Amino acid sequence: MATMQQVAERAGVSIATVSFVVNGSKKVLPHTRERVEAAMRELGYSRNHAGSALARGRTDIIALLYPAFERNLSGTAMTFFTSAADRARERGYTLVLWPAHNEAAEITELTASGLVDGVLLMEVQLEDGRVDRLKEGRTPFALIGRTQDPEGMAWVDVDFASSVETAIEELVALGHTSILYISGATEKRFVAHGGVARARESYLQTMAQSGLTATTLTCGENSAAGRLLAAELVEHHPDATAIILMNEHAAPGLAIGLAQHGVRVPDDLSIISIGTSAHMASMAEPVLTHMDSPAAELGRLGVDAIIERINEPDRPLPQTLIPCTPGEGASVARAPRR
Amino acid sequence: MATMQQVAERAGVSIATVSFVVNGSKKVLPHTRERVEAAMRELGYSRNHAGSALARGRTDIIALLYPAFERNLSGTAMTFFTSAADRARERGYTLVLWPAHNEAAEITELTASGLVDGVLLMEVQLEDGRVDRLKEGRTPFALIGRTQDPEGMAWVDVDFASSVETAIEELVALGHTSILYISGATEKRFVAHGGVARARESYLQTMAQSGLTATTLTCGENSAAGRLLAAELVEHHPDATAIILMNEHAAPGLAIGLAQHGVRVPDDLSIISIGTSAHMASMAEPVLTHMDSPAAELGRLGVDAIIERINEPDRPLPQTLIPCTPGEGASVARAPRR
DNA sequence: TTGTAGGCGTTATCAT
DNA sequence: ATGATAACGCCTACAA
Repeated sequence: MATMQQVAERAGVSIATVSFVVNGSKKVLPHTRERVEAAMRELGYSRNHAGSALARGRTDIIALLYPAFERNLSGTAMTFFTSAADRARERGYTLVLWPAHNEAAEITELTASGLVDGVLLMEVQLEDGRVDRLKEGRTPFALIGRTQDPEGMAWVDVDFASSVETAIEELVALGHTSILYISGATEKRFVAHGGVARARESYLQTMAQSGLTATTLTCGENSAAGRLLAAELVEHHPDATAIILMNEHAAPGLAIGLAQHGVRVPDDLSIISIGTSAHMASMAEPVLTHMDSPAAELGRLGVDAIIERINEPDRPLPQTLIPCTPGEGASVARAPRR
Repeated sequence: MATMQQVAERAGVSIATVSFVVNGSKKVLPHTRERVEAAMRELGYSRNHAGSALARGRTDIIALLYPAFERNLSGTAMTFFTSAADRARERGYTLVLWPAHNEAAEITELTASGLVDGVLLMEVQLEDGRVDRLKEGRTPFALIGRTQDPEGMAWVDVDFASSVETAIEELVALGHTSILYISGATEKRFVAHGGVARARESYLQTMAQSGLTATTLTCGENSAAGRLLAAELVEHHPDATAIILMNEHAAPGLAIGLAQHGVRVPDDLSIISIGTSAHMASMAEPVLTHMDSPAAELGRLGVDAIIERINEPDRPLPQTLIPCTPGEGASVARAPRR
């Protein structure tokens, strides 16, 4: 509650001097600096954010826009938040999570009010209205994920494509030829979600290159849907020997359903879960072999990207692809003999 | 980027008039109001947050402080965030998620800088340094959860105690007499976590009142720990016929482990999971009978509480207990005959 | 090295 | 009904 003015008076210096010591913006004699610091301590001074922001024209705040409509974000969301927040702090920024309903107005309000210096957008869709809005404004932004055509923007994304490719190659090497692809499907979201779309593309392409027949299925993002899917698999896809799973929330239920139908994982059917955490993977029986989502790195690099946009808008755009890392599990085996 | 001054010039009025129409703070002739609104539209005016905050002495921002150290927040955290954010928006506030590492300095920095009008603190511990810090400052705050002695503070909490009591009564009515209590245990957190502690108290008390022997166990908050726990139960607690589970993340693993040891749920062993979501409950086989966490209501009421503190500090302190609601499941049955 | 003073964009009081 | 203008707290040329 104390102002610089009060600190200045108490220390017997001018308000400018106080500013200098608070911000280290100019040299001050050790003697007077001490006096100022003492006064600050005594008065419990703390710099007022609004005043400072107004004068400097920046707030040192970054907004991490997350989609409030999502029922369940990936299990790694928290890891991502935390690593992003830590990184921001390290670099002198404060990161705040900004829930947005995907409304244009919310983004305009956020950026035009000058409340934040930059925006980090997560859960980016192939066509994303939020990105369009962001492009219209002047606030620097960076994407976690990519739109269909992400040229001209800063982004950091998980390399789902290569993960899927790797997974398929692994399965093929184990003799699998009938490999299904299963992704989530909630309110059309997954049709447009960049990562899922690219994973699917990669699946189709890799299968084609391997001369294998591709089959893609969708399944709600919950265990109940996973259980139902198991029945569908048994009935309609009895020949499948492996699954590329892009739907971690359905995984436990799927495994349960399969077991109930007498399908043994991995003896009868192998499963590789893409972009999951070990935590989620272990909720299923058997523990899922998976490709771990690089959530922490994503958060760190995302923050670095937006800060670079803020401070050095003329540098080349940061555009980084991060691979998943292989995770332990017991859901993959050699293809069964037929 | 346009300022009020520019809008005023363009509309041929004074800056004060613009302020009146922007805030609706005074009557303005329809004629001039239109002129002003047109000018605003043409210039794409948007009120500058820092300027406004400085002049008004308030920011209309509420910080939701969440513990960044947590490995996994409850599965209902997102629901809670979202409902809180929605409620805040409804009432003209912006809610921002503020990750904090439980450091005093972070809280001081946040509150003393005047960046937010109020703070909502979640994951409150029985002894919580953050609360002490908050008490020292002048920023209004409210708790989601309660400290040991929460008198004199505003709080909204889940009534775990009554949930546990209800659960035990249900089990007793089904003939159970050997009922275990299992909670999480991560880095001492659960020793101090208000909800868990009160749930445990309630368990001990209710068991005593029923003349039953109480046994409490802890288990890491993940499926692997749950699997290990199953082995421990089989070995050391073969007589138990029911479990009160306060550890949703371990649940799927526990169920899996039990099945592998030949323990049938619910025929041999009943499980009631307290404070879970249906989503998490369905990840286990069988789907867990549970007491649903009132996450959405908690978010809404928490925001209402802090806003009341901000605007009417003289009103009696909001202190609200919200019960869990019974959730469907298949993990409870009559006690087995011995 | 330190002080003076104008300005950042809004709000709100007090005139007109 | 509208306009002038003094805050709000801080930053930063520019002066001294």
